[in-house]
Amino acid sequence: MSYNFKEIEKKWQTKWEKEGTFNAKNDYTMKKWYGLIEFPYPSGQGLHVGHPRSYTALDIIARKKRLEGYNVLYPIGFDAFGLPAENYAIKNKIHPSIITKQNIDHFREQLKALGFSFDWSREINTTDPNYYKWTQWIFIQLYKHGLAYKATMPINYCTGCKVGLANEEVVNGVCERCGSPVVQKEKSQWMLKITEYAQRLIDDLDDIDFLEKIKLQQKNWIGRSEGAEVKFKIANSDEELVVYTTRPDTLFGATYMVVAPEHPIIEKFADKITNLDEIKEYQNQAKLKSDFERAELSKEKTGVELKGITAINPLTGKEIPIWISDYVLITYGTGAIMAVPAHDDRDWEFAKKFNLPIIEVVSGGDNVQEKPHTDVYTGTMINSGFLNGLEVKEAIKTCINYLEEKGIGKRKVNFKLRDWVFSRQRYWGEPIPMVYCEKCGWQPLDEKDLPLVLPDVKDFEPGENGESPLAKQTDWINTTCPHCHGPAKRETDTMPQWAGSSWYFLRYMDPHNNDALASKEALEYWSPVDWYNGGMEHTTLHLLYSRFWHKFLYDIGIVPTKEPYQKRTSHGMILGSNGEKMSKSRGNVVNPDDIVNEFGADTFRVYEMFIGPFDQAAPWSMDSIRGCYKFLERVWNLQELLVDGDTYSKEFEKMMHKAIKKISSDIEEMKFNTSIATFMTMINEFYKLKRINKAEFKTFLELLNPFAPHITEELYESLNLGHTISDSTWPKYDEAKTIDDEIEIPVQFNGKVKATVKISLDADEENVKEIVHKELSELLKDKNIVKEIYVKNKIYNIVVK
RNA sequence: GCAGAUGUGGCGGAACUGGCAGACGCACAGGACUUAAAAUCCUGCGGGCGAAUAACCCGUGCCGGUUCGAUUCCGGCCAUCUGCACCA
Repeated sequence: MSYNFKEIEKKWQTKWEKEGTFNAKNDYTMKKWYGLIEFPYPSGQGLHVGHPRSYTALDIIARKKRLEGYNVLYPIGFDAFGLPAENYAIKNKIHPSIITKQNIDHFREQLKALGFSFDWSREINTTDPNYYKWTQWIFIQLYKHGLAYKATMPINYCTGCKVGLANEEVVNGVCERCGSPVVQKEKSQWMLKITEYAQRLIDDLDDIDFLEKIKLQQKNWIGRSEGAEVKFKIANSDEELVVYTTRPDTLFGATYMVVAPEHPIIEKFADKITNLDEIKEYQNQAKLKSDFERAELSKEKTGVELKGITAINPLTGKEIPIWISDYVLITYGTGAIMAVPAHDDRDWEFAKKFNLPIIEVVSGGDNVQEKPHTDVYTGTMINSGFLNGLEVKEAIKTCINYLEEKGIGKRKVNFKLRDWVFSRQRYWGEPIPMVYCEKCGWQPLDEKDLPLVLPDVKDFEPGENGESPLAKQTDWINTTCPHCHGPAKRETDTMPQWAGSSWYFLRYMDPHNNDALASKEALEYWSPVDWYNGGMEHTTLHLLYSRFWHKFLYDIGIVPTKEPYQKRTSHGMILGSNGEKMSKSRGNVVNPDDIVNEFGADTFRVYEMFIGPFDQAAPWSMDSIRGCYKFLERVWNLQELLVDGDTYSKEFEKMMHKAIKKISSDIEEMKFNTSIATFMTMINEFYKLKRINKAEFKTFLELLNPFAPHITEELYESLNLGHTISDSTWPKYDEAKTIDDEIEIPVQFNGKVKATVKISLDADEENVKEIVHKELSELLKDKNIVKEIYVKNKIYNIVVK
């Protein structure tokens, strides 16, 4: 009988679906385990081979946890709002809800064909009004607690999507989604105050088990820095220019100032500035550039001096010029800097170009007129008045104290993190449940009126000037004020795609609840997510956003834990066979359906786990897939070698116990590739002796089941090894039986292996020495032994001359 | 420019806390079976010098260091990939 994967996989998938084999139980007395993968955006291209890498990995862990007796929640859903569906709708005049439904149906079918043990009864969809009702509800709570506000500010504006973008969504100067250039534009936007949580988002990383590189990346993104705000007086006026600096100790070296082109000081002193036309021209040019483009122009600094006004260095008392330049950003710090060209690359370059004075204040570098001396975390202060002779660290303290005493500066902690721009001028997103009343201002909808359903429109084109398509829906816009019941207008912007994914893991806990986003009991029981796996690309966006929302929900008493995810790991990308990212344009895309058809889901799963270290990128290889298929065929054919035996045979006993131990720990450490290597080694052994007994086969199948669930269940059933694996238990091993009592250790001369000797485990040194000298007597005959080193059970090294 | 990651055979990769470098798989070569091929099974497979399953030498991006011993630790480079907001 040959390995008919098509029939087998269909048979078991049908059975699992019918019986709800993997549905989480609502028994809140059991020990629980909640595994989470990032729910997919159902794109028109269908499932990517990258998706199943993460899903298979957590599926393996989930299946193992079930066998270990946990009540496992391993849910799935769809993050279905977003621009591709809307852009498709505009192009093809099809409602995004229709295309979204088609895509979801396709995805669901593809996912089911891979045999994941998802709890399909809890499937969610962010575009379902019963779901986004609660997304809107959370927004209203944020608003009520002062964390949502309207602000007019320079934002990134995508010339293609005609929407404002958060900085986080701008990649390489172009729109992350559509690739169009991004320019700066003034726009009134809903903002979320994630910055209020900046410190907690850093601090609480200490209590959770995220990969170090993820923590590091989040910390760097949030970017806490300690420094001071320092006031510079504008000469001949009462006005001050405030700067933020992390190095107040270098204040004596501040020979000029630079403000961002958008800085209000320009307006304020418009009548005093003598070259206003030149300044205006520079401002207009800066407006055309995004932050990124301004950053890109690092080669050549540009800027214009504000003629007619000067600032006074508060420590030297000297008048210094003020410049505008686009290398200073209005969105960070105070939008103004003091320039210390001797010790900063950018300031130095700028000073050189415009012939501004360079004064060294930290000793130890080369001639600062030749190149900047930037490595100044240590050193001694010079040319710095009362700071002279102090070490840098001491100087910072002394200087800040002085500034505070004199009232010209104060200690200040700054974050790089910025508030979250939450508005999108798009159709396919959650309507923002806010109403504007001439009398009462912005008012949230009454919670009992949620969900505010997205109106069914026919025209999805963005409105003029980047307005939302909803701005054209006059019937829908005109409403009454929830507060005074007078006439009012709805907000026409919608929420960003990140909204629905910021809390979806909570909905899985109780997905059909109509009275709350989830019941208290469900939240108490399932929180937090025990293990969340996803891509590194979500580290600073989705992962940070959802931690922020969760902390807020914790603060208002909705969720029981401070952090949403106890553990976070990440998977590497699957690349095309040429080692490049898979993309249509590169022509290296692999369709998972083709692989399932040709080799089956089990082979697909095993291959994706065998492809390489889980957290690193790996290129696709058709040849290697065939190797995995061959492996499963050999598993299938193992039944021809089956003999009776209810306990492990003497020859295989040690191997069985070692394998259980190895595979159990490999799974927990996500070292799936070496697990599979272990299976392959085992099977080679069975074939070598042309024999496997029932007990060995049973354990082998139970261990392999999480990786290749269909073939293992089929063999288990047809060979009568038990009922089904899914209701059996995870194999146990006996530590004592994993230990060899006789081991082989290498013997080295000067660190080079010359021979190996057999010794009994834990033999004492004298004993080993005796064996070594006896066995190697020929080699040692004419050697002058200087020293002998024995590392217990590891190695015997002889230093000879 | 900054930050992070990576670098081991022809290829994907393995190597627990410093202890036999190359597990496992792919590709390749030889053999068995076959009229033949495919499939399957067996054997070999880092490089150099060998007839050799002998001995020796080289070898984990490069240079140096620590150590009896370094893919692993330290210092300095180089290359590639990824991210980025010139963050003061």
